[in-house]
Amino acid sequence: MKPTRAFSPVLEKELREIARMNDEEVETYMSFLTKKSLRKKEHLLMEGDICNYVTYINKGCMRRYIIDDHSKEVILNFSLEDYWTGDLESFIFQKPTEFYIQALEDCELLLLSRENFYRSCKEIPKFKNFHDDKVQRNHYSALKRLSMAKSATPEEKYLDLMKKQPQLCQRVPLHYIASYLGIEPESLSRLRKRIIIHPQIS
Amino acid sequence: MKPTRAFSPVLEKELREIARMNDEEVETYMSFLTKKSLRKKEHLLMEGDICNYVTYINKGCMRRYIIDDHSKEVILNFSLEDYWTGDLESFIFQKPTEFYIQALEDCELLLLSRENFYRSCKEIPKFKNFHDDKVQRNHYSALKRLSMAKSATPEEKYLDLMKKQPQLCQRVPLHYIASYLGIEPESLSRLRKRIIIHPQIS
DNA sequence: CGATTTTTTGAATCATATCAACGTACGTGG
DNA sequence: CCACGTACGTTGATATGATTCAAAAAATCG
Repeated sequence: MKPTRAFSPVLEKELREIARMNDEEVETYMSFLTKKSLRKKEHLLMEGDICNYVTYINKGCMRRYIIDDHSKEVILNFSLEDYWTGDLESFIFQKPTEFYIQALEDCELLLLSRENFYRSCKEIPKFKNFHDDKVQRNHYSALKRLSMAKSATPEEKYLDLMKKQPQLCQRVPLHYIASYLGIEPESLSRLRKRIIIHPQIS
Repeated sequence: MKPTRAFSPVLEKELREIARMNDEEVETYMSFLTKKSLRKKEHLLMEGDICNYVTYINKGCMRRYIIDDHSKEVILNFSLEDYWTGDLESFIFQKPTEFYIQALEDCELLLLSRENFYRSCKEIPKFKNFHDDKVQRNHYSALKRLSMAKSATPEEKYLDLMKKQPQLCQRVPLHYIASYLGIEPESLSRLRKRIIIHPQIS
């Protein structure tokens, strides 16, 4: 029984236009992916696991978090459809991860196994560059969030998030947003009230 | 007039043992590096610049910071001798950087130009993997600092820094440490007094 | 030595955390 | 379809801790 080929218009467009793969390369690459579904609240990855897949989110929404020294969950980022997730550090060095990655909605994922990842690198040279670029951009985005975490007020962080991912607050419970912003849910609630009552001019 | 070959025992050891280069490859690589000195307070990079070098710190100490929306400097990290610095995002995509990188002491640097970087990738295949690993580790470390920034108290952040880079507070003015921790110098001063008076048992 | 930078201290203020309680929405099983 | 339980969001009162501003003390540099 032949498995149905993975399918994602957005990803395939990216492979063509960003990675500059030709039709054959796109076909090869897509054939390397396997589908996986995750129910809301299920985990893709938990602390101690070894991450065996690079994961493309075809549909749904996930959160990456750690459990800190006070046993408190701290959300590092959300990933929506048409983004990648996983722990590359764990994936590459095959060491246990410190992250939890959990579905916040029912998710449809496309998985690239380690074996197929290395096959892609070998058989589709453009893939490695495409992938390296993503790593680079992820790192850059982490540094941006780091500077934001250090210097911005909770209100600024919230407004920034609203600007960059307005969909998020419609889809994700607010206490997760609070955790992402590094504040308590009660503070986020009050902050939002402040903003609604005294809306920004700009 | 032949320029003197760059020399760093630590880097050469790493190239041999971590990157697994042979003598010839190490020689080639080292010959790609050029020396540069920086006086205390001088900048290696400023906002708007394009980063044209991957930089190895042979001697000295640098800080990377941004200037935030309130015109306040926010330190993202320190780099001591035998580490790398620069802005890879800017280096690779040749786009203006948002970072400032400044010498906190007189520094001796080894520079790898873009041209020589790509020559290294081509002529010494092991180099690319070596470099990619560094990017990966940097990203991981940024995520760790991000979770720390979000969840730890100033005291925990300070103690963590003390544990991981005890040299730092001997070498770097404390108001820079405060900026790195995301607090005001006055708060750091009081925090340190608290810790000295009530030292940890562990 | 004088000038500048860095660190400390004090007092008042402000913002967020905390704790407790309540209201609301949601979804599951009866 | 309703009822109940759970998860989520809000509100209030209070406590805690960092910021702010001002100033002095200490260290560093030329």
